[in-house]
Amino acid sequence: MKKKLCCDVVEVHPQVVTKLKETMPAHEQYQTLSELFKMFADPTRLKILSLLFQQELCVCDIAEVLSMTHSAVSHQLSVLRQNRIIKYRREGKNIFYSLDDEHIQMIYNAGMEHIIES
Amino acid sequence: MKKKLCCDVVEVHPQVVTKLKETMPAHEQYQTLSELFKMFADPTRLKILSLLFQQELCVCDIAEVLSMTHSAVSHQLSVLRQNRIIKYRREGKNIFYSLDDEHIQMIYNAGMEHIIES
DNA sequence: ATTATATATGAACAACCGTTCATATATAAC
DNA sequence: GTTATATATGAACGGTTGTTCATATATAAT
Repeated sequence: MKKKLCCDVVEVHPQVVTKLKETMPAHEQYQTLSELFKMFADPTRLKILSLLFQQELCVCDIAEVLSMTHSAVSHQLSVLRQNRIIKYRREGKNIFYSLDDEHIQMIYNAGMEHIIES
Repeated sequence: MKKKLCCDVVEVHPQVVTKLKETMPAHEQYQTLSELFKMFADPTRLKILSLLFQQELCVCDIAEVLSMTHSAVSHQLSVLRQNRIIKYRREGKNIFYSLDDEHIQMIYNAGMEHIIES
């Protein structure tokens, strides 16, 4: 039986490695995807999102519900806005935030299912 | 028409704020969920996961496909393992990694759909 | 037992991230 | 105009994260 060197010349799965290398999407795609998931990788942002799943809210309401400063909430909303997770509309002095599209809740739910079932 | 103070006594949506406060899950749940999403919030880990979607692989193969050091790959696999995202089995000198459960791919796909469609 | 290979792990360091504090802008009421 | 309210933003700070380098462990072959 032929000897298999793993990390030198002959890999454990040489033909597989070659195939995987060729079919792999570009780094930018993984970068973009990781930036999307980063939006969900913070408990404060998850809380904000879960509130917005129920209805549109202003900074003020969110800060009150989460017992956080307006500034902290506003910064997080700004991050979510820049990443196209949420949108906003102004009504007088208030700015109301809501989800930008329905994928967001799907991602959230997929994660939630995982932690509930394990 | 009654004046509405937002951040002082009467909120913009007073009854909503109260309801949201009461029905909100515990902080630990958001913490756990954010830690799950954190696993997906790095391009290297996403690459590793997308490789493992196709088949089980050893450190060596992954390092080769991604052109990374074995150490860097091993550290990421360690993180994924500790967070129950992947499992492993030993076969001689090699250790083969694979997905721990099928939810992982669902979360990944939900994210991927989002970035493709926008 | 010695050597080689595959993987793991600890320490260190730079880069990134989330909050806070202070300040600025925008709208509304007067 | 001025004042008050709602939100945004810039700077700074501490904490976390991902990689690298060096070293350790585990299995296999000789």
